Amino acid sequence: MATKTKARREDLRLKLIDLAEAQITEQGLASLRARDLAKAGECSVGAIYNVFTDLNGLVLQVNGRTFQRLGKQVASAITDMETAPACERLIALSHAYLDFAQNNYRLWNALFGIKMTSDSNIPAWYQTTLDLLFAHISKPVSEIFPEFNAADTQLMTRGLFSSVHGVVLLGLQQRASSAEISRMLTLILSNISQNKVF
Amino acid sequence: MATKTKARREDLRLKLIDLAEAQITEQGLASLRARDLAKAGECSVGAIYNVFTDLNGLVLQVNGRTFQRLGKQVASAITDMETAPACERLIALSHAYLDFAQNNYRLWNALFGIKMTSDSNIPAWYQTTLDLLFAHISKPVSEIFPEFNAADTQLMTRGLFSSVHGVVLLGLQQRASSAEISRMLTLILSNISQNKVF
DNA sequence: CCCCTATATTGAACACTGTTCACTGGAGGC
DNA sequence: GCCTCCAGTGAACAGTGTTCAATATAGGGG
Repeated sequence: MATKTKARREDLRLKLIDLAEAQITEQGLASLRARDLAKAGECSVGAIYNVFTDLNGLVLQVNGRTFQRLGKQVASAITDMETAPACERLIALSHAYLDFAQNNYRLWNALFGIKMTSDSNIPAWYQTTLDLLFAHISKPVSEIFPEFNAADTQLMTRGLFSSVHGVVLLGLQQRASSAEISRMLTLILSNISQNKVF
Repeated sequence: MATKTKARREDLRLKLIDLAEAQITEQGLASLRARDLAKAGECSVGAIYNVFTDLNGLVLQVNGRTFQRLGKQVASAITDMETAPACERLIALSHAYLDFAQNNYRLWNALFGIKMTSDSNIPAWYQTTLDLLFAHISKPVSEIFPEFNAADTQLMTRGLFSSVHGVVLLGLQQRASSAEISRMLTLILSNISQNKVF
């Protein structure tokens, strides 16, 4: 029956995602090669294209995993912090983001290294996970700025996320030390909250 | 004589930089092709490699031009603003950065799209221009935070630059409107300066 | 249990990259 | 005008991702 074929395909699918994830982790996105993948997965090059539309599709699956791990890890940084000041929660979130990016540098970089041609196919999980992240930021933001209207709250939330992303991105790219990047995040976020932490 | 050869090479060099710049402006960095360049420049593919070490070297020259224009344009945003509050100068700088990125989107993107293999060859002008940008930011920062020591001033400067970069990068990538990105920058910078502008 | 057909898998071939280097043509000294 | 020598050439090379005619296999019907 067709189940056997389907099961084999699903096995291959998972195996290829695992292999691609390992390869990106060890050598970076740019090192991913269809022929190497086929050899490591003990299948033909063509088989990859039976299971994914193209290599980008495979990377998208890896990114899905990465992004979900990122979401969970950042979220877990503020569990048991409900009572902490909003400013401290923001800082904890940003440091969790930094930690993840540092400990998963190549996978994290692959999130943004994908070719975004034919923009329509940005997967749903991307926006979903991002929205979840934004929700975590949005809460402290509305506590710090209760006078903001909805639009400004959303813009400040997106802006702060982008800020933290920028600091981490450029910081890691220029090989700044963990302490320096950490300090930059703290300086910015604590001053935005008008609640200086020196 | 050798002067003639040298002059011809120099002409070709400039012509190729112009052509590459035009191509990136119109179709983006990913569309740059050695053969197309040779055809447009009325030379052989090999001639390109007589004048540049490789295509990356050519792109580096284009990026040099772009980065210098960026530096000038951002700097000019705060000439005649010496008397303005530091916060407003920061916002003006960030908006100038946004304007440049918007009006030169593909060239600006090419600044970060270059392959950074063999990291040693990051050109001197890169750090020089960046230092100049940092100097412009550093001045308002030390006015707003006179109590900061030198290390923190530098970290806040780099942090704010990275923040603005992040907001512009993600903003333009997600096709946010100019007004939204502008507002995000204003919200963040005016609150950091504890000098709200609503 | 054994065909037989529809479907899945294969990997050589294709289209396209950047880069090289043995050749060639012409510039410039004698 | 001849003869070096060297700059310019572009066909060839080494790698990519992707395809698709050929092959192998699955699994239902006799």
